[in-house]
Amino acid sequence: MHNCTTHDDCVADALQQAEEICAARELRFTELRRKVLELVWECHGPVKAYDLLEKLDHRIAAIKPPTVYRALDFLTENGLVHKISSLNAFVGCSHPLRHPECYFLICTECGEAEECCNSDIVSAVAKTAREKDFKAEQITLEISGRCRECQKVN
Amino acid sequence: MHNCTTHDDCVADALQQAEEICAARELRFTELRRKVLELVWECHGPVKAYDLLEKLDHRIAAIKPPTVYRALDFLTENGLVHKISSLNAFVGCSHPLRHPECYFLICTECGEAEECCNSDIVSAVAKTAREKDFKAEQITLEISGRCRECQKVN
DNA sequence: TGGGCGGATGTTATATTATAACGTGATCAT
DNA sequence: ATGATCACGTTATAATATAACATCCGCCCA
Ligand SMILES: [Zn+2]
Ligand SMILES: [Zn+2]
Ligand SMILES: [Zn+2]
Ligand SMILES: [Zn+2]
Repeated sequence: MHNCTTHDDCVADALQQAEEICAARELRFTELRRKVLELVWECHGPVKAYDLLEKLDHRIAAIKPPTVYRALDFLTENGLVHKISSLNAFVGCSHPLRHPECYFLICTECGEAEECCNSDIVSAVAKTAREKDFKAEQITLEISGRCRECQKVN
Repeated sequence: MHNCTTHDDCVADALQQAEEICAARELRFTELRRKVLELVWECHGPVKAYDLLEKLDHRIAAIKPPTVYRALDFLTENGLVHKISSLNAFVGCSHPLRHPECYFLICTECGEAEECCNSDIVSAVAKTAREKDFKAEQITLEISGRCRECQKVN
């Protein structure tokens, strides 16, 4: 969590934005979904479903796996959260309106996952897909390595 | 498996090439590793570890999960097989010498995973990483959608 | 108003994917 | 030959995810 001094604000902003998006799309931003999104953001980095489960357990009573997975499904389907397949983990989307050109720089040292948008990459992918007559629906782009801060340290 | 009329040749070529690579790098291409690679290639598409396990069971006696995972680890570490994280599946690398600029077009209809290399994408990724002072070590790029053939059908 | 519908959540059980830990056997260098 | 190392066998269990069915709750409308 390198560049996040006022992290409470991150969380609050994300929740606020989620609220607005759901209202605009007439989706139900239930208490549970809100709580899960809040927890995901509080972790401020890729978080595992079962870790969420455990944390929820302390706040709400006896949450079971399907419950948290359903909430995560809702959040990912609506672009509020991304799943990072290579980690089996979830992370809050930092710009749920500018989509789906999102990918991740994942630091193997500190666990930080920086979300990026880069139109060069997006268009390169789109071009290749077009050339192959492939109709792309979902793109998983995850780059793991070492972030700036962690390279300094060692 | 759209464009593969002489599939036995694919498998044979892949094994032959693996043999050579391992010899050149002084790696042990054991009977088990060979068998697993052969099976992966025979599937000619993303295949699950436990499916391999089951198939091996019919050929060799009573293989257990760690055994097949160890073989898959060896094969992926040495670029002979790729793991497709978004599917929890494995696929043979179709050009184990030209690496690591590999990514996949995965058809959700027929299951085919076409491996591609595209220098535009690779350089766009490298450029972004450089800009962020991120030292990229591994790239997971998986594009799912519908392939040419499957778009025709429906 | 109160019945019925649909979506969200609760609950139980189980499926799927992956690894830890430790023992045994093969291979290699000296 | 002997010890070191690597591959594989074996048992158990961890970690991730979903199926299937029950219940609840808000909402529409008869
Ligand atoms: Zn995003
Ligand atoms: Zn870092
Ligand atoms: Zn490859
Ligand atoms: Zn297809």
